[in-house]
Amino acid sequence: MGTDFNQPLPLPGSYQPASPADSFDVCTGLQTPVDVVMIDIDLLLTWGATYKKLEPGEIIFREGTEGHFYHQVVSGSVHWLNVDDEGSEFLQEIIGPGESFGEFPLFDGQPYAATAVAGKESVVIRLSKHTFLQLLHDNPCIHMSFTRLLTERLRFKFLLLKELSCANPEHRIATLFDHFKKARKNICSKCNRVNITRQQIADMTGLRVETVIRSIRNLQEKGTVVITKGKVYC
Amino acid sequence: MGTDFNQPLPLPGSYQPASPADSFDVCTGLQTPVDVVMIDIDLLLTWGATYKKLEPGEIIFREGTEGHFYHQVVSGSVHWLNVDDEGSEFLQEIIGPGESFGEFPLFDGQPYAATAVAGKESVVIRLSKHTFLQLLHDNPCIHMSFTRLLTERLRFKFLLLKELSCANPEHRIATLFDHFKKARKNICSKCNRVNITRQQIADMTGLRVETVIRSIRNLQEKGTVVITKGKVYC
DNA sequence: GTCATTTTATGCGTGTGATCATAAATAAGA
DNA sequence: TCTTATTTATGATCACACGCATAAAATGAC
Repeated sequence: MGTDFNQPLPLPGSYQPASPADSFDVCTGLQTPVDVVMIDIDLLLTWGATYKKLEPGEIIFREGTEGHFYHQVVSGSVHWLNVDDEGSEFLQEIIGPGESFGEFPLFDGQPYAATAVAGKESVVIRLSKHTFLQLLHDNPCIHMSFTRLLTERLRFKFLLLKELSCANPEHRIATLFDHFKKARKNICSKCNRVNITRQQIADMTGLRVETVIRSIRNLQEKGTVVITKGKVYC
Repeated sequence: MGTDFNQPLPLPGSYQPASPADSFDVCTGLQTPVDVVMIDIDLLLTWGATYKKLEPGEIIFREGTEGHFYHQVVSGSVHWLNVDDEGSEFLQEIIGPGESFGEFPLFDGQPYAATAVAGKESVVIRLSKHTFLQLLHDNPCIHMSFTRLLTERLRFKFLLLKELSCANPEHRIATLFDHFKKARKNICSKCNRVNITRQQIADMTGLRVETVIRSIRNLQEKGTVVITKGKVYC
């Protein structure tokens, strides 16, 4: 399933060097409108970042391995998930364009806490640990916005943990939808369509597909959401 | 239950000003050995931080209210928890000496994600939002260690979420114990005694007391933990 | 268009943790 | 010491999500 990039250094030809000329012109077609850009792409490139186009399902790094890079999604999406021995998945987060992922190892030296997989055809840019930390050190404002991203994620985890532990399936799903609404992630910007499968909702809430399907139908009957042609609008 | 400190400014006489002379001498008796100090107390004091002695059960701030201060535990402990309408609690974290808490609002402007309550007789130091952000801006190294704390917390939340959603009660509890072992929090430093009640373990894992008690007994039968006089050693 | 694959949908028996009741053991205070 | 409150312990019943089977609907490839 895809190439394994858990090397201290990029494989030859995998991540493209950022020569001033070509830069991202090659993948303009993939670029989607981004409302929140973690770190400016051009800035990353001047600091020597490299990028790579990924096929759907391609693994970027695996849970438990050492991390030496800062990663940021340029276009497409990255699924950040845990897979246990029995094969059951927990989808921690779906990372959209402009967002970073897999930063923990850069700060605490521990291995990756989850596996990162390209959800669709995506472009990911990355920067070596040392360079990234230097960048943060030199740019307090960037560091501040990075801290903000971390706190927002932590806030969401707080909320989800609370719900996961106390609430019934419907509450869990509603909480997830609220998060989507706020983050405007995985939802068409024009409409309110939830753009992920019920299986993925199950993976993010710790429920089973059948339970998710049944709960969403209950939510519809209560008028909380609208279902058209199997798609959920909230 | 305690005084409410959710005011934009400290109540008169509540948080003590940090005059150079007395500073923390008044509460030396409360100070416990700290292995990890988020931000040096003296530095905080030079930046105009104020502190306060809290009785057990005293509320520091409430979930849903606005946050204008950076908080750090000097001595004792602070419980960071969610309480829902039906009164059921979820204990997000137990904050020990040297650790900060309730920082989300400082960065994203949203209300507190959880309520902070003094677990035992404690001393908490706090700094205004503006001053704290300035401090971070001026001290990249402190900002870096702060980021590290955030990532460590986020990592633990990742782990717990994964467990909460997938695993059985015994796994959940074992995960929590692992976290304690790593953080050496809420455990006697000399021995391995788990120093929190089963009710609190239940509050942190989303289980019921009875389930926790039964699960821990199962863990004992398997040799994973040792129980002496009702106390758990792991 | 047809066919294959994925996603959504529904029924039904089972298992497990929640819930309630009750009691023993430990801790805390006078 | 005795008394009270808190924590731990155990049994019995029940609700609810799980897990499996099966099928319909939607999506995608050709």
